[in-house]
Amino acid sequence: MPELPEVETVVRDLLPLIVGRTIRKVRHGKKRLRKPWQPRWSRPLTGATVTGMRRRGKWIVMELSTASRLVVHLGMTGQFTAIPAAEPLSDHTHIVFELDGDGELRFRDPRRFGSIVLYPDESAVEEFFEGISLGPEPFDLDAAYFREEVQRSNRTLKAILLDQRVVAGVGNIYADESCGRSGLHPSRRGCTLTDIEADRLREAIAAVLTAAIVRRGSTIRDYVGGSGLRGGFQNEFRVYGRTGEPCDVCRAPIECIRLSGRASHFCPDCQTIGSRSRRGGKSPAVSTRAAPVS
DNA sequence: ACAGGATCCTGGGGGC
DNA sequence: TGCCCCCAGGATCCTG
Repeated sequence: MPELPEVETVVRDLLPLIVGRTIRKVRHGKKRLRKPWQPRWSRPLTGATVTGMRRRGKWIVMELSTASRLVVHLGMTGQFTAIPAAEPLSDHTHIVFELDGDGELRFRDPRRFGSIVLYPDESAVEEFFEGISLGPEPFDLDAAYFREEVQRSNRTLKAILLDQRVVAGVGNIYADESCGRSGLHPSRRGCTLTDIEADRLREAIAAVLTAAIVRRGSTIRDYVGGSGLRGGFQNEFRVYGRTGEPCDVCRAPIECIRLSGRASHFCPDCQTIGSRSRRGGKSPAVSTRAAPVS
């Protein structure tokens, strides 16, 4: 569920709530996460102070005074929140970090696709990211790198954008929105893109993710930030989840097809399948948002 | 090597 | 109201 903007929001929310706090105790449930929590991790965490927290792609890295690191992935339905200890424990709460003073850091994940793993130090975390070939962050992406990655691939743009080795942090929502705002059809093959189109896509990715972070991400169903607040970017989707609704730019009904096993939304008129627009006109600019027609 | 599909889970929503 | 089927924001493994 959570993609880069949602994970970034969780980290920004949690930072002021947990940095400087000391873990008094770790509790964990019985259900197995995708990468199961090891009970032997609890003891070395006890007494450790949280010194920082950062995001890398869709991963959260929690930095501790003992040099160890907790690497967290929210999967599709994960929630990582700091709340008063008196708050009742929700179903599917897998791990609870009791903090000094009042408050607990809780990891909840109904669908159990998420994980929390302890690494001994920073270099072990870096090794892990290298091991999964995690790609660069989408902001300030090198233009030549992105063109090369896209144009050498026979895959669809949708598949390329979902590949965390190419760019870290984009998921289904923001892949569709990035294609939408760059006027590119998600079923286009990467190798058919011109340099200019690849550049447009790269800029759209950064613009969409930046706008979504400002709105605290998108809440479709479960997502909440680190303080429990929902996101607001779902109200600004141009294509995602808008099947049948009129495109903001041209009023054509948004269509939905399946690509890489995922629902993929697009405007059939604004998003080009070939090298030219089906309308024969210019594609909509990346960074502007057309005023809704009333 | 590459691309695409199946799979791990649970809960919610729509259709009947 | 209840049941069944389908769907879901992700990552990984398997197959062709």
